[in-house]
Amino acid sequence: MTMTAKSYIEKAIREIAKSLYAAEGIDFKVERPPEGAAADYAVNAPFLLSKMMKKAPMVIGGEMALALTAYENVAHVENVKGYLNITLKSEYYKKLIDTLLSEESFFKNSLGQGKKINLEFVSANPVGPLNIVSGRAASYGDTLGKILNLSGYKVNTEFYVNDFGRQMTLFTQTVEARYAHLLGLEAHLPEEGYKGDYVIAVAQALKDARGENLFDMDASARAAIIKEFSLGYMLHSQKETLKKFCVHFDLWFLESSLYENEKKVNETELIFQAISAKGYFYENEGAIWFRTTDFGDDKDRVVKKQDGAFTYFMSDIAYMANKKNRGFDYIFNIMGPDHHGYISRLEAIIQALGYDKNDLKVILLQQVNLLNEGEKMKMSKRAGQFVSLDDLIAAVGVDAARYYFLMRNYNSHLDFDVALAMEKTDNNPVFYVQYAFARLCSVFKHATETGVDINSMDFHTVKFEALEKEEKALVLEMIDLPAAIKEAALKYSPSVLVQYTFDMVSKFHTFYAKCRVITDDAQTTAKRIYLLKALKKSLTVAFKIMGITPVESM
RNA sequence: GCGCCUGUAGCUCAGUUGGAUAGAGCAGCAGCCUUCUAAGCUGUUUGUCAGGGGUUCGAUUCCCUUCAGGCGCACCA
Repeated sequence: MTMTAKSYIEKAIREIAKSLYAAEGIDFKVERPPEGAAADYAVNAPFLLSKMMKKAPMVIGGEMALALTAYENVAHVENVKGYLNITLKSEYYKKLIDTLLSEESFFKNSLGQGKKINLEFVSANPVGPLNIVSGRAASYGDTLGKILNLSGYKVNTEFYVNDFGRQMTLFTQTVEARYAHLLGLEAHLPEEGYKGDYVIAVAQALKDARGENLFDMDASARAAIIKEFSLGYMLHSQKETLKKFCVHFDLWFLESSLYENEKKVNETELIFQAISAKGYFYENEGAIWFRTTDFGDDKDRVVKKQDGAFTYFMSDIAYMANKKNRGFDYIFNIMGPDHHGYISRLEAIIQALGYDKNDLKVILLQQVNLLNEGEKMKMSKRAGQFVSLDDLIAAVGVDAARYYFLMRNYNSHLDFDVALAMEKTDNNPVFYVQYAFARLCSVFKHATETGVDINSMDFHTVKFEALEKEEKALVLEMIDLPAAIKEAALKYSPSVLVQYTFDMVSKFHTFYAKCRVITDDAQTTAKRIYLLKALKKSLTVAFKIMGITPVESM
């Protein structure tokens, strides 16, 4: 954990606020000043303190500015209308770039303090290929996990597989009907079955693997075989898609394992008993209800149906208990907006289990509206109408797809025009970012070709005094990357990092247009190679988090 | 009816724990390649921050309200 420029200033401001005004815990910002201000950082603390102290911001600003000048790495402070405009010393910036290049820990922060997070996302039913909505969840969750890991949390990613309920049964029946068709037999697709053609592929694979005699055995044995096969097939297909999409899950958790695990234990039954004993359950009209209203839910919920079967909700209770028993401090759930009504139920669960409500964090990833040339498409898995993630990847590529999803904040509705996405590939913003990487690789290549050995260069003599405007801008962006990662973690927003990377790259393109790297002047060449090495490192880190490929030539 | 999300430039979106002139990309217009990749750079045009009220020295940001779009309110998962 290295100190960054922002955290250095933050610390200084806190110390000054405390010593001058005995103020602690104020929530000021360290940001970039507006265009035109001759400073590297701006702090709004005087405004906040002015309220507490009942003194004008200008006066407080003046006092604080004076105190700041005593700090070792501060080069210049100006009090502008109550803003503290700060510039740090160039040697300090140089030192930060040195650290960026030499220490992996430069990009990390300690926000999480080693707490363990279970991060569940996608969790699509194993009854069809992953669609675009899952694609958004997959890229979001994967990147968020990496951001949280860099922020001092220990994150485990998890995919919950609903292999136990009615949907699975329906799917099994649909496969069976399709299988029958392949054998030339009469069979009706279930009323609410899955209409998509992909089911035929499942049936074909079933026929290839298990032969044509499944109808010779009795119905329940056949259903069991088809279910097992279909589940395996769909899981495999989903895993392949996610692998292609560079999304990794530490654990694929089967709902069915909550009913019968390797030790032949029915966890769900045990949890059911345990919570019954706590008195949160009651019987009504032949069903068992969970008094979730005790925890702020609108109404109570059924956990055991009249027919004696547990509901999916009971599974979720057992699943939550299972996660907590595995030692996770925080349970993160990334869900679609159609699940928002479910949050209060999950909160009821975690509290009934005896944990703090704040151990649960539900992130609602807003919907993806599918458009085709401006017209709205309705997606339905059962009706077989959707755009699969595989199709999307095939059309625009993994990088473009991931970047597109990550650009948007999680709570913004996302319009996805399929036709536009396909044809707009050329000016997808991801290329702007990747192009920068390719460009700087090309400079290194050119250096080598002209006899400049970038690996044995001595950068100790590099000085940051009198940096060109474009060089300085690039430096400022690079040293703040750790702060961007931290902010992204605080806000659960990978889009912060995407925006940041874009800005950093933009500074590079400007620099590139203005400053020639390989020059006759050895000092200048060394300095610029040094900057590009730092940029290469920064981009490599950022790309890795976002799951974007650093291409060396385009 | 109740609840959740959203409404910012022609389009797609940032910004929202109240603070300096509201920002990007795309689209449009005008320039820049005998020199490390022009998938780039530079300049330029565009806003009743959905409407109305309130709190404040100060509101796109907070409160109330109206309108518009989406979603949810199962002994389905």
